[in-house]
Amino acid sequence: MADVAAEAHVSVKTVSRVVNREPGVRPDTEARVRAVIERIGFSRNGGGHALLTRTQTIGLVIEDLANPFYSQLGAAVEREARIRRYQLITASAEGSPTRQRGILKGLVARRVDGIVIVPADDVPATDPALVATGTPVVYVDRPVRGEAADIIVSDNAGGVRSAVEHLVAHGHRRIGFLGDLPDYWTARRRREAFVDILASLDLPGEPRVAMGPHTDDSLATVLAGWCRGRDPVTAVITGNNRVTLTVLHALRRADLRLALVGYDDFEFADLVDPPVTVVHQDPGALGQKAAQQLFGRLLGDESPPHTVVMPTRLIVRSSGRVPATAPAGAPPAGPRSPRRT
Amino acid sequence: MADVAAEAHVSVKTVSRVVNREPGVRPDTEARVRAVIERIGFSRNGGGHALLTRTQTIGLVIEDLANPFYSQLGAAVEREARIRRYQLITASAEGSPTRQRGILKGLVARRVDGIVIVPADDVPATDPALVATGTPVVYVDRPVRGEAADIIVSDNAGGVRSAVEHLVAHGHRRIGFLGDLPDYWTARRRREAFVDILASLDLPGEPRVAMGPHTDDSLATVLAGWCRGRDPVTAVITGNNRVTLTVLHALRRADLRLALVGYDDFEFADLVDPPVTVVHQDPGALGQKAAQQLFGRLLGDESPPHTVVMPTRLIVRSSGRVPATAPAGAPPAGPRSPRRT
DNA sequence: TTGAAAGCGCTACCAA
DNA sequence: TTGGTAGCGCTTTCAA
Repeated sequence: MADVAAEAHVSVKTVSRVVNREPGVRPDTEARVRAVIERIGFSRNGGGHALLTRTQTIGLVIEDLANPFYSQLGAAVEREARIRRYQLITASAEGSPTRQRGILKGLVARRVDGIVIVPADDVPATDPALVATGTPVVYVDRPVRGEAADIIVSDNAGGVRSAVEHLVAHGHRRIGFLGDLPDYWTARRRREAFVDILASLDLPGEPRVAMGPHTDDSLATVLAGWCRGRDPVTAVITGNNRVTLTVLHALRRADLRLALVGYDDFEFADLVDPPVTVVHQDPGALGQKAAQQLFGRLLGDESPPHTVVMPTRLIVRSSGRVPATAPAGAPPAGPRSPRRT
Repeated sequence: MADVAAEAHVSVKTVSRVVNREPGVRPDTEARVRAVIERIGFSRNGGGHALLTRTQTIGLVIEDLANPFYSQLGAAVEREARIRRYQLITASAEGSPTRQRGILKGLVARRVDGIVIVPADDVPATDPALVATGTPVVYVDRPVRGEAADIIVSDNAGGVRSAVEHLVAHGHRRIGFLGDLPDYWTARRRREAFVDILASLDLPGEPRVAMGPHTDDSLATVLAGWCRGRDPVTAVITGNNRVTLTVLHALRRADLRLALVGYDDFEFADLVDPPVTVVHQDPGALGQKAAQQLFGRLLGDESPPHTVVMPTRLIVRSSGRVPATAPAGAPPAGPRSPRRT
């Protein structure tokens, strides 16, 4: 900025005014300054600026960027940030609370203006490091214990309920639940909801539940077990997109055909055979809502913290339909239709 | 830092030394300072630090965080960054060169130490705004025109070749190519490779090529057309993961059964019926390589810029196999096995 | 082993 | 309409 000032024969303050579009600069002065800026390719150092004002940066702490659920959530947060000329620092904790704390420390050190976080189990709302700085934080996908906080979660109990009710309506009485690691709050929450709902529906027998970690093999064993003996399981509900993927492999491996409702929608759900009915929670909506809430705080919204529960939606696929690939009566036309290779 | 200094009865400089683990501080002094830091919850303001040194931040500019290809690439870059205690600013250009330029300006203003970017078509290696700052840039997934630069791309021609050869080996003679928008360099590159390879193999007739934008409907029409008349297409190759998804829908809609090789692997490729053979390019490896190259530059690597071409791998699924869901001779056992609902 | 002072690039405040 | 000065939080240099 000093360089620009010297070249344009004005003071630093005037350059600052031009850069920040502050009023009170004569048009010809402004033009001269802008010309110099253009010529020497000046760009304001955000660091110096941030020292006096805001960093115009928010942090996003998620579990794993490579998981479509989180990347969609992240894309939404990023879009909200870009609209407001904010930049987004993304970091994945990959299931480690320690790493999550490290990430938070880093974000605080960067003096981000706000944080959207998928909190690990042991990050309380009153994390001293955060509270001290007064950085606004919005928790998403999972709540935090302790003080009131801005929380955006999806309706886990409702989602599980819609899955169970759908299956029951189709005549299933023995339904199993396959959850992810009980380390995850959402996994526990959905398991709990499952058990409660089964109880309220007066279905016979003990609920069958298996939590992660699952592998294709381990699940195949579990499922085979559930299908043996008297009153075998006829349908399963998964706890999230990762489990759904594993279950589909396991079903194939064990050569089982069970009714399935997956938690989380996925792009190829209608292309799998048979198509997979899912509980859809919109990660984009979750992220957008969280970002909007955060920017609200940054704009001075001082209303009491509140929790938003986003609805889930059951997407029914293939209900009763016979899979298109195995037409009951009509063999594929033609002498030998080419197969995908 | 001044606060800490006052509380600990030392100078600011001494606190700085402790924070940065510089030698030459008496153990008891250090202990005293650390105690105060702990007590008042001090954390160094990265902004002030960055003014004198580096920001310890890199930027990642991609097309769309919600696309699994880019989110996996991003996850890899992020991991490399985290290992080095760097933070990552992510931004999606969403196909707009203008937006990409805006993003770059923002990153330069933030004084990121380096940038990994999936360049839009008209961002030359000699982008003045970038070159002026001397910020190291690594281009990934697509090259840039102009001066030599660090570029990590995957072996697009090789990938397409492996797809074509695979199909030809299975007896296909009429193969179509379905590419994404020709605005994308990768889309053009793969089309070009496709045409070249067909020519080199002496396959009969003009190559059938259709570039995006595609919808389920438009593709269904295109494919139906290709399958009519004398010498119909018997196999298609897609240009990327998005096209693959659309093609699968279109095939279903038009009730066609064509051999298919998809560009880009996807999680459910083996669960679709029939399973989808794909050209796998490892987005994580691409991102990791790019990040490593970038950090090499940050560590002072002054070797001439170079281009790395990452190999692709053909993942054959279901070759010749009859889909498990339509067993030729044996109808499903049991009176009526439960279906997924 | 410790500290004082200057300055990184910018904005806030007040004066001209 | 314009500019000077102080200071944001930190590191660097040099002196004690």
